Amino acid sequence: MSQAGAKRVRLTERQLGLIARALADPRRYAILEQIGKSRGSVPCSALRACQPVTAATLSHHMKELETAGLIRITREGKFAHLELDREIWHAYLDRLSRI
Amino acid sequence: MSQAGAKRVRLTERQLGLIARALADPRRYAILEQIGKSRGSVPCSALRACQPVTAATLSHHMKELETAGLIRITREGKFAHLELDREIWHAYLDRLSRI
DNA sequence: TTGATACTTCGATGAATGTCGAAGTGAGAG
DNA sequence: CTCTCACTTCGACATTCATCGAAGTATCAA
Repeated sequence: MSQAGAKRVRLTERQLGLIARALADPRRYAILEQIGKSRGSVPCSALRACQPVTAATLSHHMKELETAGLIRITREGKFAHLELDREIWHAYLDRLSRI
Repeated sequence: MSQAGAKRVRLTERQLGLIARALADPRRYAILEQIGKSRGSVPCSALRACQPVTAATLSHHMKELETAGLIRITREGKFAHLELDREIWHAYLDRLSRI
């Protein structure tokens, strides 16, 4: 189940909880799905275009996903770009698969 | 990632959400972990012995896990036995791994 | 039948959370 | 400098939710 050559990332209990809670909200799940579909990073504006929430709410969800460690956010000027942290993501799947 | 010969179970969006929310609570995660550790079914009393919650709270969590489809509960006389539904569990992991 | 055991259901409560509008910040165009 | 654009922070609100005690149900032993 753990893929060959994958770096081992150790998730703390705290991070495990943050990730699980982050995924529990359908909106956040949808956002993560959209980010994950892209091979690289997704501009925040692309999320705004697809997700029917205000900028304030979107910003809130972005922070939750970032705090959980699921995404990285890079800022260039006015813009923000979001990228899935696939290492963390795989670590989470790996952990779940041991249940 | 999907294991050879695994039966395909289709998770509805609704069930996906129920599972994610079920996992979001650390207590429920711990309960599921304990159930998963056992190859077969776990008596409810074993959970009571390990989880520091009242019977009322435990009963509530059991129902949530069952509603999400993650566990099956069989009742014999006074006792209840809980078992992880590994088919659903793998379907969930499979779905997540596609992100 | 009486009592004990094993859960379940109900009602209440305090805490967490998703959402928004409004105001704030900072970058860049003109 | 001024205005706009892209996002963030703040404060508020309604809803959800984990938890408990108390009362209920059902099983089983004595």
